[in-house]
Amino acid sequence: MTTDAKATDAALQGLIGYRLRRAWIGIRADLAETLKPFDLRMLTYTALVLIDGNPRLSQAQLADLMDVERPNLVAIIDELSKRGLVHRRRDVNDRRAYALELSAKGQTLCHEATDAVQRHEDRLFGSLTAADRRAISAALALIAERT
Amino acid sequence: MTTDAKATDAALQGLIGYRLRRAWIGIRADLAETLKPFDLRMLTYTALVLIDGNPRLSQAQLADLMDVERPNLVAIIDELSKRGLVHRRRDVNDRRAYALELSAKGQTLCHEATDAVQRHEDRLFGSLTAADRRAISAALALIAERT
DNA sequence: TATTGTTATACTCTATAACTATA
DNA sequence: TATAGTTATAGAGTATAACAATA
Repeated sequence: MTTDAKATDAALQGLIGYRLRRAWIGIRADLAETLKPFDLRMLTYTALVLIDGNPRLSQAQLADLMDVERPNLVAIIDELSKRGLVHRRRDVNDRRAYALELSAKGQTLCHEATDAVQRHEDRLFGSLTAADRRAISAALALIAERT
Repeated sequence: MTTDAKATDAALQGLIGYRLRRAWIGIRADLAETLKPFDLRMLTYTALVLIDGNPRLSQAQLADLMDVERPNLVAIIDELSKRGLVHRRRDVNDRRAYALELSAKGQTLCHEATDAVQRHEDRLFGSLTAADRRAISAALALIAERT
């Protein structure tokens, strides 16, 4: 940082968007690094976790959960499917939809990656109390809710 | 939301990155809407505010403040410069660098946009106490700091 | 040598319209 | 007619290497 303290600008200090962007950029780069050994991006990782926790999810449901447009989810599932991590089964009751499921390989990778991500967040936020971490999580959920 | 409560997944609940991404997507879309009448994007707006508060900033310093790579700032300043909102003056002491300054028109637009953004955040977060808002802002700054 | 601004480039993420097949 | 998945496409945002001018 070559810039002096004067540069911390009052108008931006209160601006949630500015704060949020900087936090997001940091976390994103950090998470990408953590997930690289598993050949996962944040979006492919998130999809894995959500399918693991909610088997037989449709792509539309998953896109909704992930805040991703449905067309953009296709490439994500394509990638996971080609790697044999996710299976696209047809839904029995609605033959338009898929019922997404993890393969055994997908479950293993998901859990290994989750361990790494958890260790990583512990390293970053380990010094905070559990209450602080819950407060941060709640604050972010609140923002997501209101927008 | 067509998905049931079961889909809220334990592994993701604690995951700051997931929370942060959803909050960021919401705020970003919201801010874009607020700034559209001024023909500003979040990045061009942020540049305006920071130059307004810190005249004679160089592009390298501004890029640092904004968490943007220097090559990516060029187009941002180009756009503001073409619209006559920002002047690229040569720095007297270092002829490699610019000393960025807002024009009168740039200052006016910056202040009008800031009013709109402030009103918008008040609308979103007005029901929170000032202490809550400071806590959110501090939490985000903490995340940005640690990454 | 190092830094400022720049060009070129590539990759990711995001967003919209329109198609198909089922419902 | 409506929905699920898909294709195509366009636009932002982000990241890296390399160059000219200046320090």
